[in-house]
Amino acid sequence: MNISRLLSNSHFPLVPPHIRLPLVWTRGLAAHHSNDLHLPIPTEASSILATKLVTSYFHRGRLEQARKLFDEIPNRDVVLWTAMISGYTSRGLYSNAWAVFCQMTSQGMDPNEFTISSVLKACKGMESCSCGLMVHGLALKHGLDGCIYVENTLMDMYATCCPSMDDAYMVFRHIREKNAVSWTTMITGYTHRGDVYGGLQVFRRMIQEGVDLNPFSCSIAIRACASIGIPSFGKQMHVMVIKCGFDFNLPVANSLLDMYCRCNSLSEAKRYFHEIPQKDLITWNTLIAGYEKSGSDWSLNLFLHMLSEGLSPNCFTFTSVIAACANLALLNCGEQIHGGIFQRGLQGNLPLDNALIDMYAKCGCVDDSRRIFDEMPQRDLVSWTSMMMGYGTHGYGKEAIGLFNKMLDSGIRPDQIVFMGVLSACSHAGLVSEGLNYFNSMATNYHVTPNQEIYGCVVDLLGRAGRIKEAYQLIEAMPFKPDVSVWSALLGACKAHGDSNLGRLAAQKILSLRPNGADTYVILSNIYAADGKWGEFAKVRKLMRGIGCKKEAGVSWIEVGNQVYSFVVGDKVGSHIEMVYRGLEMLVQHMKEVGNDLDSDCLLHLLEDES
DNA sequence: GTACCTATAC
Repeated sequence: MNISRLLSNSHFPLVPPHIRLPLVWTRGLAAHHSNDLHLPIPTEASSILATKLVTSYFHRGRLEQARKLFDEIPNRDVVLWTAMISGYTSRGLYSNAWAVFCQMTSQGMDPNEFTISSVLKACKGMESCSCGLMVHGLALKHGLDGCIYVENTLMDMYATCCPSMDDAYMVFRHIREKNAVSWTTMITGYTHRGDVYGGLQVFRRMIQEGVDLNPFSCSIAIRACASIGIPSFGKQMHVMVIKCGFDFNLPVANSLLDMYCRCNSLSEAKRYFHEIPQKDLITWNTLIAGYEKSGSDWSLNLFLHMLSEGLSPNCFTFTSVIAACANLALLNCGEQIHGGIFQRGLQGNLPLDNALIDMYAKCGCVDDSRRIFDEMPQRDLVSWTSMMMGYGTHGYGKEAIGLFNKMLDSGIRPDQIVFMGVLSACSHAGLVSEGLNYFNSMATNYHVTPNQEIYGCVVDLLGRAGRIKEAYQLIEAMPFKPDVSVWSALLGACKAHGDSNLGRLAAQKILSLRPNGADTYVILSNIYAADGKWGEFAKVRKLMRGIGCKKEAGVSWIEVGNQVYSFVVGDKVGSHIEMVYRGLEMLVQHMKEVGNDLDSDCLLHLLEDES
């Protein structure tokens, strides 16, 4: 590179026209670029140029050139050192930034407030509280701790790297003139570590002290309200945001929309969605995800609407709509969307691949799930768990166990959800002793403490195998008060194996925890019916009518061609009903042929309205 | 010539 050409290049506006370069320096820089070393003698002007060059190199990602130039300059001043530290920090190379800082101090160069804030950002990036503490000490020694930049970065470093917010709060308390950054840093410090109420308290104090709000602090606070799930908090935020005039700032609007979805106020979400004048992809994705989580097939309608508006879906969109297909068991639709994912080259996105595994498994195509699983460039705990769950629900217990062992070999540590996957797979495949072995070794071998849901899985494991008394003993020996899921597992087992005594007990426990649970009454009455206790059966049904609880009709649906047909028990309406009954007859015939015992009780309820 | 927080969707 020719330095004079460089300086005359209008695309390189680094050197102001009033700076005249010393000849020797120009020669030196030229030598730098031609690898012919003649070190320049720096002057103040040349130091400014060097700093500008270093900053520009970092900005354009030419890190090696920045380093080479820096290394060749003999008497670097503090600004140049700082440019180097901040350059590395801006590129995420925090250890390099730290190394330059150490080199600088060891050479006796004193830092200024710019250096301290830059290197503190590197400490934050390294998540090193000890390095941060050293820098804090140095800042105090040089009297730089009163600068707002230093105070804000100190706070951020402590908030990110320390186990508690105490140190960050200490710095915050001592800031005389807090600015918007100080407040935002404090709020995100709390919310990023999951202390939502802590963050909201700081936000409230910000309002009380009359600090000007900005869209950033508002969207963070709205997110906090969404994660609490209390609609009244969110409503207050909405009112406040309107007062500030931020209600149609897109990130603020999107976080409000998300808040309504997470607070289960879907109608509010829908209304607000239509009010937002200019929507972006995130706006659409947020509402699609909201509908999907609530189990509504409107997520798919909205997806089509979005496409018709000419928007291009991304990984977030596809993850939601694939999840919708999974939960509605719409294989045909899921496959078409998978085609769209392929077309756009989005396969390989981790959450999306995980959703695809789940979708194919829930649509009955566990082999396709496995294919996706095998082709994934990377896998996380969710990938392994989804695949195991897929195997489990299809009765492939051995495959699930094989996968669990493979997961351990790959160095991933299991959590409670993985154990739920393995245990439920064992349960569905009748692998009782294997399941019990896993349960008994969870805490000792894998340091995972069983929770209520795990106990529920083991009760289910024993119960399905007909070992109902042992299941009950396990419930009695549980280290915590059994919840509805545990008793429900026992009740299910009692229904399957006709144990009306324990069934009554389980039902009573469930009703004491969740009164008016119509499904519990129905199962209990069915247990009595199967046991021939018709008097008890009648009593339960009468009790149900007396308290006015009515079981919601269970809806089934089937996808034929491009159409989804839904039907309820005893359905006689609709042109497709005849086809449904014909399908049912075919299934019954097939079950007889393969030697499956028909549960006559079950069949009876398929044909008659039980509610 | 060098510095702080910065939000929303899986």
